[in-house]
This record gives sequence, structure tokens and C-alpha cells, in this order.
Amino acid sequence: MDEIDRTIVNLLRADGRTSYAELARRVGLTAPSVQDRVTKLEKNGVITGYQAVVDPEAVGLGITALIGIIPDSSADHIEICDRLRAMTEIESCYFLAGVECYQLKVRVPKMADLERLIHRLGGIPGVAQTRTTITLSTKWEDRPQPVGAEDGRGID
Amino acid sequence: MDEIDRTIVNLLRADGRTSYAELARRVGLTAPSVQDRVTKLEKNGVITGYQAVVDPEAVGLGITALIGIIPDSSADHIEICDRLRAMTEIESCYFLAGVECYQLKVRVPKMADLERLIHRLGGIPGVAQTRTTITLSTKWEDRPQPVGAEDGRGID
DNA sequence: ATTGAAAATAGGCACGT
DNA sequence: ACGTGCCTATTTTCAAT
Repeated sequence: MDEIDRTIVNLLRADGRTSYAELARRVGLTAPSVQDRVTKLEKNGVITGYQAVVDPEAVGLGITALIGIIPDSSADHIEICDRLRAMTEIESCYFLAGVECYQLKVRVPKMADLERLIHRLGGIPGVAQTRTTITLSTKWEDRPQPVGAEDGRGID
Repeated sequence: MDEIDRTIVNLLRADGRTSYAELARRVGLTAPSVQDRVTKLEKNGVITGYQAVVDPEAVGLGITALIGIIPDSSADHIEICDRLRAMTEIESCYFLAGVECYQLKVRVPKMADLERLIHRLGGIPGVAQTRTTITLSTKWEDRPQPVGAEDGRGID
């Protein structure tokens, strides 16, 4: 994980479809060398995938909400997590240090869908309470933060 | 935005580097036709970009936190938003219906960086209070939700 | 359908350990 | 001598018109 790897990662985060040839030009190597590096970055779990970024409204998911989950004392977190995972409307799920021990980011087409989702969440064993906040607008989302010199693990 | 477009969108959300040739195989068209469709989806703002998905820990961003922002009555939201946007640690920013009218998702290398960030946030004119919650783990994030029949706007 | 470009693969050279 | 990282060269596949 040297400076060149970091540049490659930054370029691919900004545009995930950048060709190896183009990456090679940017970092001053040949395409096969870059390809080697990208393959290693993928194998080492630095790059875990590639996604097209889609405008949620354009695909009929106009409503975004954040939902906090408060469990009761009997809560089985394996069970809760499995049940949450099965709900496709939940795009992100964080386990938090707080009373609301999960926070979900969900997207649905209509308010009625959100209402149904909240009821389903409330029905999960171990869930004592939910708290929902509607997002009025998304200022920005998943903005790639350029990765600098400090690497985390020192990838072998 | 027909069934084929939706399939293409779903495939590209699952793997943003899928080639036009591969997409063509999957949807039963030729590569140029698929390319036309993808170009249109990009022009119409359905697909807004492509990103490599990176393990934050692997690039030295091991700490994720959610921060709620409570403004005071004098708050100038244009100003606040600009100031927030200038902070690269803020990966997402939602404007919410609630007392905490912004929620930020931030990533930093170390706790000390989070502390500094919180102080910087508190120093923004119009910010009365911040509330920070550390994420203990990310169960999943940005999971693409397969887009079905209901389209939002009816793209020309 | 045709041309040009890029990806994938194999083999070899140089460097540092 | 071995592992690593980069290059060249070739074939196949893909992109673009």
C-alpha cells in the first residue's frame, strides 16, 4: 500500500469505471502493472467492489428515512440483525454505542411503504421501540474522502 | 425506463465495472444497444456515477461516527452547508425533519481527529449543539436495493 | 460490421532480501 | 537463490462509429 496504490484507490473511488490504461497514464505505469495492483487491492480487501451510483428518486425511491432501533433487555442481536438484513429497504445498518443501538438508512417509494416498514420493524422480537426521522433533502452522500499517507493495517 | 433499463441499473449497481458486452448477454441485446441505454441513463441523471467501494479500515479510516447538528435560531443554512461541505471527513450530509436538522456521517483515522472535528463543527456560526454517536460496527452499508416496476419520474 | 483500443495472459528482466 | 514488481509481447475481447 504505497503512494501509487493510494492514487489508484482515489481515482477508482472518484470514477469506478476508469480503465486500466487510463489509470496507468495517471500513475506513470503500464496497464498490466496497474491491473496487478488493482487485483491485489481487491484480494487484500481494500477494494471490496464497484457500484453504479443511482439517483434514488429516478428509480422510484423518493423517500429516505433514518430509523433508530431501541432494543429491550431480552434482545437477541443475531436474530435482530438477521431480520433486519432480510428487509431490502434497509440500505445501511450501523451498530451504535448508544440507547438506539442500531441506526438504519432506508428508502421507500411512498409514505405508506415507510409506515408499513416501521410496523414490521416494531414486530421484530427484541425491538422495544423505533424512532424515525424523515430526510428532507440529501445534501450529499458517500462522498469519497481522498486517502492520504496514514494507512491502517499495513497490508502485507 | 423499461424493464431492460431497470435490469441494467440493477446489474451496474451490483457490479459497476460490468462490461457492455456482459450486460448485453444478460439482457439479450447487442453491446451497442446497451451502451446507448447506459449513456441515456447517465444523461437523464438516473446513473450519476461509478465508485469503487473501499474498506474504510484498510485505508486508515477506522472510526465512523454519526453526528447530529442542532442549529440556533440565527442559523444561516447556506453558510452552514458550505462550511460542512468544506470538511472532507463528512462523507454524507442529510437535512432532516427534526431538532437535529443535519445528520452527518463522518470517518476519521483516530479518536483525536474526531474530537478535533467536533470542535470545528461547534465553531460554525449558527451551530448551537452537536451530538455524536460512535458506530461500533457497520453491519452493512449502501446495499443496492433492486429497483422494481414502480418508476418515479417517467424519464422521457 | 469494421476499426481501433483496451483487457487478459504469459514470459522475462531487474532489483532487493 | 528467491520473491517482488514492472515491463514487453501476444491474443482475445471490447468499445465506438
